[in-house]
Amino acid sequence: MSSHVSAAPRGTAEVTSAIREAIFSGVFVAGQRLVEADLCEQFNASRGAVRSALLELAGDGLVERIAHRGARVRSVTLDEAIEIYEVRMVLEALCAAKAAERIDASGELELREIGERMSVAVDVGDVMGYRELNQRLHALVRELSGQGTASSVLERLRAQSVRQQFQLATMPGRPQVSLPEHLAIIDAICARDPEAADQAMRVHLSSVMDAMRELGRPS
Amino acid sequence: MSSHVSAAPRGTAEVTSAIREAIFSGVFVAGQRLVEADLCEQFNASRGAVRSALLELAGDGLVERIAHRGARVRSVTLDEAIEIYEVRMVLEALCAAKAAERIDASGELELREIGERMSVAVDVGDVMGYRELNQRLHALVRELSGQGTASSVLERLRAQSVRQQFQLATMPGRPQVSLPEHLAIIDAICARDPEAADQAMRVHLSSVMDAMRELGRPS
DNA sequence: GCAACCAATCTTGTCAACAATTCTTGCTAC
DNA sequence: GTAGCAAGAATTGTTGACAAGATTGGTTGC
Repeated sequence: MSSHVSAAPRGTAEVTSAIREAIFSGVFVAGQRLVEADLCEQFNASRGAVRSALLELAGDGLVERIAHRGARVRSVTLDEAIEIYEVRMVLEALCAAKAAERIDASGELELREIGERMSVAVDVGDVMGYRELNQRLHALVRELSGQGTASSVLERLRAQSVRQQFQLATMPGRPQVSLPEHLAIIDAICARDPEAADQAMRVHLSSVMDAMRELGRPS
Repeated sequence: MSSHVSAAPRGTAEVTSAIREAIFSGVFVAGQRLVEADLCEQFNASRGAVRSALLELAGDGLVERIAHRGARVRSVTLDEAIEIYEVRMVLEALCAAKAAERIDASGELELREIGERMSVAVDVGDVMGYRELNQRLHALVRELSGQGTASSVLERLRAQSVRQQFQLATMPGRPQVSLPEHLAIIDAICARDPEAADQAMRVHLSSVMDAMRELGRPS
């Protein structure tokens, strides 16, 4: 019974990120109960810190809290994941269009570089590297859009569906499908064409949603 | 110095809604500092309750919290308000399209009734009644869409820009402009035409954004 | 006269004990 | 054998005191 994951963190901030990381990395599975006292022992923190952390994570939609009944890791069903992706689709499309309007030379350079590295990653078969680049691409588009509100909402939604994303990335043959979609997004933004960027992003996320449905309902 | 707004609330939940209400109703103006001790006295609650409330409200984006420097009512600039409305536009358009796909006879009845009552309110010049119906219409569209994720995000965004909304509603001649837009949304959804519903909602919120720019920069 | 420094004060962050609530388990009555 | 009930255990919600950090005003040295 020596499951002391860590012995260092003490403050609220440390505990928050520790629990968040534990959820992302799969140490805490979906639906698992998060008892405050247990978390205190695991992370070597006081209850106040754990409590604040859970409150914040509940605000981020990562854990569910019911009054007098405790907190648990929020489990997103396939239907909810699709809902999340529908929202992400329209928001990321908005960001792509805005990015196409505002992009400058240095941003274009960054986009192109990610595109080339993605192509290489697919050629080599570097799944994890591609996954990393995928996240960086979407983050860069958000940043280039200058749309802070959309960015923060998207950041939260991404955290909620991080589990599905992971499953998807490891799906064999998936990178080969999504690479041209990603390149189309990059091309449209660099061409300063908001309409095309909007459309390319929608096509990409539609494709992701289709793959997710496939994965959730294996024939 | 007898500014005891209330003497009843004691628990976290009560304090949270009390502060939220105070922000909505303008008792706490934008940028105002929210000192925990003061709130304790005003709402007759303990610091723990106030603290949790501020944490939750920070998650909702209503107050800003800086470490060791306290919380203040988040003030949204005109630019931020426009950002928020850009996000609302694409999300409400998504909801309108979904609603058009899923609507049934009873939903159609509800929509039509709101439309008729809106027309009456404009005829009579009942500004506050129109404002109320406006909120009910948007809420109903969200509900009919069955898109829980988009709905919750929109709910949060609405709370953040409630101040701007109020200013807008009292703008003379505004209802005359927005009424036909609202009716167009209702028509499109009842006609089961997702594309038209999406478009009608975008037109409406674009018009709202234009009016907001006008209001923020009075010639 | 000005800048840097230091102390007093205010405010938030943390903690451990206490109270309220819910869940579990074992018993009893029908 | 099952439904209802009650006592105990487990868990969360709340409270007040204490510690840490930040701001402000004055003071000192140049």
